[in-house]
Amino acid sequence: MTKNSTLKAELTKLFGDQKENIEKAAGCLKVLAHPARLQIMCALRNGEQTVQDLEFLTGLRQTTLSQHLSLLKNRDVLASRREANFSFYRIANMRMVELFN
Amino acid sequence: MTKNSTLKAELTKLFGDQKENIEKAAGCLKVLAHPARLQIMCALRNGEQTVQDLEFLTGLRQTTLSQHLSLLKNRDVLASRREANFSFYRIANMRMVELFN
DNA sequence: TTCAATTATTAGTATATTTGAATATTTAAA
DNA sequence: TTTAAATATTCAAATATACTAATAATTGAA
Repeated sequence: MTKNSTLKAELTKLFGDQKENIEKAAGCLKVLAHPARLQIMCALRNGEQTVQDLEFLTGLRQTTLSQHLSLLKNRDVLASRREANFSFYRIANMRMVELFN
Repeated sequence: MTKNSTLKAELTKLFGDQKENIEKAAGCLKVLAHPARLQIMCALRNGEQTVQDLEFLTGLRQTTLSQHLSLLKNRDVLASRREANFSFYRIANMRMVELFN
């Protein structure tokens, strides 16, 4: 930084680098910042559940629940497996599980 | 729980109690689930700042910034004091500060 | 008291999110 | 191959959020 006129530019660059991380962090928070999705996470703390079970546990309609599940899955917060007609959802990684205890 | 028919009612009540906490938790998360507000929090990690400083640090327009600040203050995430024309904002409680380190 | 600087508020618009209804897909069994 | 059960997707409507522009309020100094 040779001239004072570059101070702002320098700082802007610095914060620009942070900005990317901040956007990412805010995105993560936003995914969980919804009652339905938090409830889903809580319901999955102790292991996988079928959509039916989650439907009962959360009180959400099937179609609404399914949309939240798909959102969480797309963000890699949840993972799922299928067995016959049933989909079993689970929290994707252990760090998340710990976070909810 | 005497009859099976009450099972659902019992469970519903149980989850109902949780529900209130979940709504509250989701609310807290939502406040921070925005890049601008996260940026503000980061900028305040090391102590109070004026609105002007925050305006520069975040790159937000004054009016937008002010709205985010007021939101954060209403939720008791931030506190502020006034000195002459300047408002100084700070993170309201230490637990929050720790969370951001 | 008038002015300029700083911050706050309001109103309207644009954008994003959430939901429900209808429908489609997937799977196993009849 | 039909059928029924479980889950997923699509679309439109309702709701909530965020931004901008204009304006108001607050404060200290001239």
